[in-house]
Parts: sequence; C-alpha cells; structure tokens
Amino acid sequence: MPELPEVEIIRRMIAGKVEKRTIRDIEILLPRLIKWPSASEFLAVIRGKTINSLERCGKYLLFFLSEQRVLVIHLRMTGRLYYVSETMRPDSYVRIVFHLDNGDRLFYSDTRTLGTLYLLPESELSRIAGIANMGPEPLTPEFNEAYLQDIFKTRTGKIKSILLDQKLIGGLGNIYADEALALAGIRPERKAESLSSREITALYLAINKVIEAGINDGGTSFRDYLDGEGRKGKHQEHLYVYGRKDEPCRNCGTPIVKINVGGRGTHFCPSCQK
DNA sequence: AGGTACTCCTGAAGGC
DNA sequence: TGCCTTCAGGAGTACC
Repeated sequence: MPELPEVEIIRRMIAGKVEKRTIRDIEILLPRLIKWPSASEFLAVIRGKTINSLERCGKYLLFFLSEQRVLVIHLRMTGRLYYVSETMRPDSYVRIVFHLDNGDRLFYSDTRTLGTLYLLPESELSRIAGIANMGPEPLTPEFNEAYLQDIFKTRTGKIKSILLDQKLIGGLGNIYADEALALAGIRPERKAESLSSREITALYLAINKVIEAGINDGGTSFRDYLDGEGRKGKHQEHLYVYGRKDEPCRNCGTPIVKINVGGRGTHFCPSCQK
C-alpha cells in the first residue's frame, strides 16, 4: 500500500519524465475512478494540457497543468503509476492511459480499483477535503516534538489510530505507523495522552527515521507496491514488525504479535514495546 | 471526541 | 482438487 515514501519515490521517478510534456490524449478504461468532474469533461479538459510540475501532498500526487489546472491522483491500496515507452503493453489492471506528446505513456494501473482521480482548477484544490485538512508531514519543520506534544496531550484515542489520522499527521499509513511505534518502543494500544514527553521524543524521531529509511530503500513492496518503473522497493527487507507475525523480534527474539486496532492489522513486539 | 460499522474493490490465502 | 470464507486497508460516511 503506497504511503508517503512510496508516493514520493513514484513522484521522483516520474517527475523528470513528465514535466514539460503535453498530454496528447487519454484513454479512460474505468470511468468510475474519476471523482470530479465527469469522465467526459475530464477527458475534454485534460487533452492538450502541459504538465508543469509534479508535487506530492501526503499520499496525494498533484500534477500541476497549464491553464492553472491540477490533476490529483490518490493511489489508495493498489494504485500504480508507470511511465512507459511507446512499445510497452499495458498489464491487465491498467485503468487509465495518458498519451504524451513524445509518444510515451503514463499508465494508471489499479488491481482493486479503489484509487481516485480528480481534475480541477488550482484555486479549488481545497475542495478535496483530504488535501485541505492534511496535517504536517514527517521530515518537515512543522512536524516537530512540540506539535506532537500538543496533539497527543488531550487525545484519549489509541496512539496507533492517532498516527493514521491524516488530519493530524500527513502521509503515515499502516506499515510505517507500526514500524514507528516499534522503533519507539511504544504499544499501539496506548492512549495518546498517556505518552511521556520522553516517549513522544522517541516517537517523533522514530517516525522521521522510518519514513526516511523507506524513501532511501525505494519504498516497501509488501503486497502490491511497485515504483514508477514497475520495480519493487527494498524496505520490506528491513521491517521490524509489519507482516512479521510469529517471527522473532529483531531485538529480543520474542515472537511478534498481531492484533486489531481501529480496524487495522497491527503488529508489535510484546517485550520491547511498553 | 472517539469508537464502531459499513462501503468501495479483487486477488490471495486459509479452512474443510 | 475445489469451493467457500476471510482478509488485506485508505478514506469517507453514518451513527451512537
């Protein structure tokens, strides 16, 4: 599942190739993935637009186009973007094909078809609530210990659920939330308000560390994720707890436990995490 | 505010 | 071998 590191890897791999290219045509094989506007209007508006830049906001990709339009893509669970040369054939899950003016294409592929696409004027970006309300992202100045102290101290919810709330922290998903809590030595079911300032410091450092490691490893390919050229990341080889149920903790050897927190599969070491 | 349940969706995996 | 059920989960929404 693409989280901040995976989306950032895709952005970096694709940005240099699509920027300054014009979208010559587009094939919409599964119209319901397009949330706004209608598929026919989407097609009419995007045709002939030039991609000025490719940015990321949390788990959203933002293609800034000519005439102050923005193409917004959220990959959700199984969405993928590939930049491919003229000769490559789409796999059976390609749902949308962007034809560029140099003959190359951008494939939007999605096995479970939960991804979402929008096309709107830049000035209306805030209509997408997930973007308008996005909390500070790891590895930015706004995401710091003081901010975490502030949001944790009054919240009675479980820390794992707090970490996944995009309004509070932008870009964290299930894998990196589990990993950060493991690295910080904190149990996922702890109430946020129960964390000591020392634990909050540890968690702050851990979140930045796992996100940075994920990016440096080219993302985590646990089930579905592939990068902008269809390749797997390497971070799954370095995971502490996610997907390691019954396997020995890398620190103490205790079998990793899997539970359900807030409807999400949650992994932790019952010995190292307090 | 926070918990729970439900929705979207398909392929993999597990049970018998 | 084969059929059926369960699970994976980001995000939105409904409801208490």
